[in-house]
Amino acid sequence: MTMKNVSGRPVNAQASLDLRAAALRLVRENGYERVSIAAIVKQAGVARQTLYNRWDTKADLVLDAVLEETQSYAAAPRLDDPRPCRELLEEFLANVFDHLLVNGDVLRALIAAAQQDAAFQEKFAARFILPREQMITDLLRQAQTRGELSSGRDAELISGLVHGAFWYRLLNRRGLDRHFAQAIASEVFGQP
Amino acid sequence: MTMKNVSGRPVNAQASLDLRAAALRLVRENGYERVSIAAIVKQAGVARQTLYNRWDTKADLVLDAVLEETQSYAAAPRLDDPRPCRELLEEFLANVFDHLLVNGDVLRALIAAAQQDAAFQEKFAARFILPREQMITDLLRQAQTRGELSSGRDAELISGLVHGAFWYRLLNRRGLDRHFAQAIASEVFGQP
DNA sequence: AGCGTTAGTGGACTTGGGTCCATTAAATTA
DNA sequence: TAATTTAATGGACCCAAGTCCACTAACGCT
Repeated sequence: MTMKNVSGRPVNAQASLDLRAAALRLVRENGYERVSIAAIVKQAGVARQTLYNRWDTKADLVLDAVLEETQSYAAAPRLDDPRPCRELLEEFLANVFDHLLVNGDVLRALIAAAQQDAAFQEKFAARFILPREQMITDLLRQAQTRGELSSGRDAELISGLVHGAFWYRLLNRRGLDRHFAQAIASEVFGQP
Repeated sequence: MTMKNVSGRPVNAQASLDLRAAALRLVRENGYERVSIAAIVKQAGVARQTLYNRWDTKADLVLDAVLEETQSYAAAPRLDDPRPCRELLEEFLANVFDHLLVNGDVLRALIAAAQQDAAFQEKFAARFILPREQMITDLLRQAQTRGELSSGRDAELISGLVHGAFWYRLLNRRGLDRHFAQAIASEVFGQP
């Protein structure tokens, strides 16, 4: 796919790092909408075009910055954990909600951006949404093989319902707490 | 609240109608993002400022236009319908999904706008989201009084889950069909 | 050293949402 | 009729995302 150039001025890798760092810092401090491209490139100390040589839009840059930072503690639930899957789901959701305390506003902005830009929506789905959906789908399948969830249920569909549940709360700026994680788990696995 | 002015040039009511109609038509034809304020006021034959005298933002205008058109067939489920609530929910959702075939793209754009503008988010919640949530909450409460749904369940919470389910599909541009309506109803009321 | 190639820079430019303002239009009241 | 009040108009203006372009910088190759 992307082959190394055999000649020409080399890409300044530091510029990418600086841009990601500047974007993340400014967006966290001021909110996505209130941070301009001009401010980001100024903070990173590079020219505007350098940013657009690497990312197509502000949303692409910020998604990239968030993913780079996030993947260090990706926190997929461990399927070999002996505890009941109901408990694993609840814990996983609680982790996600903790994450959203920090990243919720950025995520809301990216979801909004995805609605306004079909190209970004595809990248966002491929790099962010689908992998996270897969985590819960896998957990639910594990629950089925363990007999903790009826095999008749559609794991992919339920995974979508679970994500929808907290997306809806996130987008409507309602709280996401442990109690809600518990409520979702109860809807999936039945009252305990 | 808004009292009629005792003097001064009267507001041109036709301009509001024309603006709503122009906005709705252009947005349906070209998509929210591709329609500029300039195009709307030109189509309506009024000055830019006239629009901003009546609505704060493009999103406010479009929400208003959609609501005005929609409320003629608001389609809240009839609670005195003798059929099982499970069936009523399924039918209600199927109606909503039909609606989204026409209004889905506009709605996605408004949800995005709400993420970028706190003032609009509040209006959107008050005028659009909360009333629709209430419809399903009422239906679920009715199911509880009829004994078709356990009284132990939290109707408001479940209403949020149901909405989240199809919001998530809508925002991620996946299909909303009768099969999905059925699946949601089954999650709420249990396998039939 | 010179050439081709690619990256980075700064600045002009386009487009769109939203504001500001001076001027004109249409009503009420004196 | 004149004074007052509010609405409507057109156009200038601000800000931000993204594009374009001419120019310069850094590399490999010969």
